[in-house]
Amino acid sequence: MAAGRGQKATLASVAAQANVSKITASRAFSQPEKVHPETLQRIRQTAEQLGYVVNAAARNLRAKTSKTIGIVNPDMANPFFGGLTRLMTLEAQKLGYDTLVFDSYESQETEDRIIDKLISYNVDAIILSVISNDHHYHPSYMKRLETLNIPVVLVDRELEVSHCSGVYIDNLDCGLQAGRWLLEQKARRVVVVSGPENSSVARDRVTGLQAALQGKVASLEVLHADFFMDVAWQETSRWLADNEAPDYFVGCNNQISLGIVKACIEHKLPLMKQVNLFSIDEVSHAGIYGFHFPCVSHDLQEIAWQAFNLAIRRVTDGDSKPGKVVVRGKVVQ
Amino acid sequence: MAAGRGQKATLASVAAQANVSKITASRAFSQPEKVHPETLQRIRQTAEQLGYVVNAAARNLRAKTSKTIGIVNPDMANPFFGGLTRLMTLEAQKLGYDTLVFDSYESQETEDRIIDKLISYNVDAIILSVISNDHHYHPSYMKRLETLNIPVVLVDRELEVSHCSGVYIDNLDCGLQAGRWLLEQKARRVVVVSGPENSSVARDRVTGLQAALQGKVASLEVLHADFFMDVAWQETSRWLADNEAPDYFVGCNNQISLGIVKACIEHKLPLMKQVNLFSIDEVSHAGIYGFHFPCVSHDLQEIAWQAFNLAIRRVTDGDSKPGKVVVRGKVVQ
DNA sequence: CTGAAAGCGCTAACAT
DNA sequence: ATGTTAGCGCTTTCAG
Repeated sequence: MAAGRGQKATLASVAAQANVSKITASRAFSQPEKVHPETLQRIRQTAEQLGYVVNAAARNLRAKTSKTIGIVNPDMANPFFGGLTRLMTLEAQKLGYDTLVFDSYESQETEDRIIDKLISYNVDAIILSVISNDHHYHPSYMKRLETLNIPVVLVDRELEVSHCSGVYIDNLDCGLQAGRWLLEQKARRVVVVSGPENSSVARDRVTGLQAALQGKVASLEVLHADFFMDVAWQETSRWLADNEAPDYFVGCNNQISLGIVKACIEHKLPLMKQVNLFSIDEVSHAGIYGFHFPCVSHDLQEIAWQAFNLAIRRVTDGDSKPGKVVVRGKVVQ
Repeated sequence: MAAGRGQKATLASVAAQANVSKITASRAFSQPEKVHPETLQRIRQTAEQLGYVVNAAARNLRAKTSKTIGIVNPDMANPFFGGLTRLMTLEAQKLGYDTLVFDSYESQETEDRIIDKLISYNVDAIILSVISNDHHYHPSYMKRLETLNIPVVLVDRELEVSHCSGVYIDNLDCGLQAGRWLLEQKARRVVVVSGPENSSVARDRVTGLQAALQGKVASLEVLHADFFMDVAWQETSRWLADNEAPDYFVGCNNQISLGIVKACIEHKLPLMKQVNLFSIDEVSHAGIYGFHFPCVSHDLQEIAWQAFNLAIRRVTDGDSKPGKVVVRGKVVQ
């Protein structure tokens, strides 16, 4: 057994030492403006001496709101999600919210368990990028979250649920912009490496590309991978074994683009010379290794801000309806 | 104000519905082996129906242990720390522990606040990679953690505190191994890009290198950067402007190595041909971009496992003394 | 601006 | 194997 926590300072001990009631001491930390400045200072000082820290468990048990937001990502190691999360956490800090951050490892079981955890922690809202790419994915926890009236903000990956807010990327527009840019470059042979076939994100991006390029380029071929590097690499590599390299590859997200890069380099193709890559999302580390690939880039700061604010709005104004924000990317370089 | 949480199932409601006392229901979730199988099943089923989830706040308030470990990193976007954290979280899951993960952004103020948060959440232990590289950094929260008897496991960055466990890398050995390897390659001119001068990690690595190489190579020069990419890049770049490229650069961590890569590529030096790079820690994404740099690599899985287990040992056996583990890397490629 | 009482939901410590 | 009692540390509610 644990050798006993050293005596932990509690509100009671601080209050006693500072000659006030518990509730006044409590207010010194949660609503300082309601406490007389002098009293406040005395309490704060006593707390400092005793090393007092509010007990989150006790507070959350009693208080209406935990001032805590849960954030769930499918893969923190992906700079898109990792970056978003860091920015959201920063945003949260400014408004005095805590964030509980979890990685679902693209696993449905883990996602389920995490949501339960967040419910268990009484989070005020959840910002969630679901694991699935499938529009029709209908996770079992959604009903429960709705009953419990815990607001959910979906990020990037949309679901067919009416009660969730969401921040999405205009994927069709991504494709259109990419396509228009390729036309300006007089691209002739284009090979798109797409995400999974059931992914609406992937589908919309490809649809946009096709709409912009159809009939205006010599050839437009679409390979299907998933949203990870390895499959994209293998698919691209296989394709390169049987075909002559195109003017342009298009990678449908950052991981896919990495796969394309790897395949091209292994095949000793001169990237940025005969063969080019256009990416949707920036290609991680490309600049370091001397590549400057054109891409459609999204403002993570804006996405993070929008997501966090959609969450907060529903927390502080219980009557507000779910909101939806669509963010457009822009071509870089 | 929030439009009221939908009625949340509590232990009381589950107990009533299942015709047992609260405590039996409680045990169904925390010590199921102490409940008759039939009763257990009935309770579980009722809970499922009502969508019951244990209230972590209430549990943590009453229970001796929160079964929760705090993990604090200076920079989750660094694959070394990000990877470690993911592995530790996995490890924790296996043993039924939750992890609360925070990023201190290399900021002392943030680190302080995070530690308070973790105390507030009643974590059983904290696994911490401190922000500072300085051996003599003496964070104010340490005294408090000791008083509260919350075990701390330091990872990677050591401090002069007696009551913390720690998992460290054998940095001197890193340098020695790197040096021996360079000798085998018949390196003649070597330039080391080191971390900050007050960092013992950096100092030990350099010392090891010097011990192995001194007098056995034509020249051995040491540049000082910090542990981030940008400064390393600038320093290397500046040096390259005034000097002829060496046989080998040595990067003292993964971020520094990236900086060296960037500088070399900008200077159009043929990496892996005339100029080579030896890295301590693997160079992120190098393989994708076609580079296979030799490096001293550390087994993150082992570090994660050791750290987590040092933490757990002190939680479950309150009498155990702080432990120290030193992990050795090995040369790859 | 400050306070007294009540109780959030759960589990430790004893019963039985 | 199950139950009873008490209380964790805080904030709500109602009073001054």
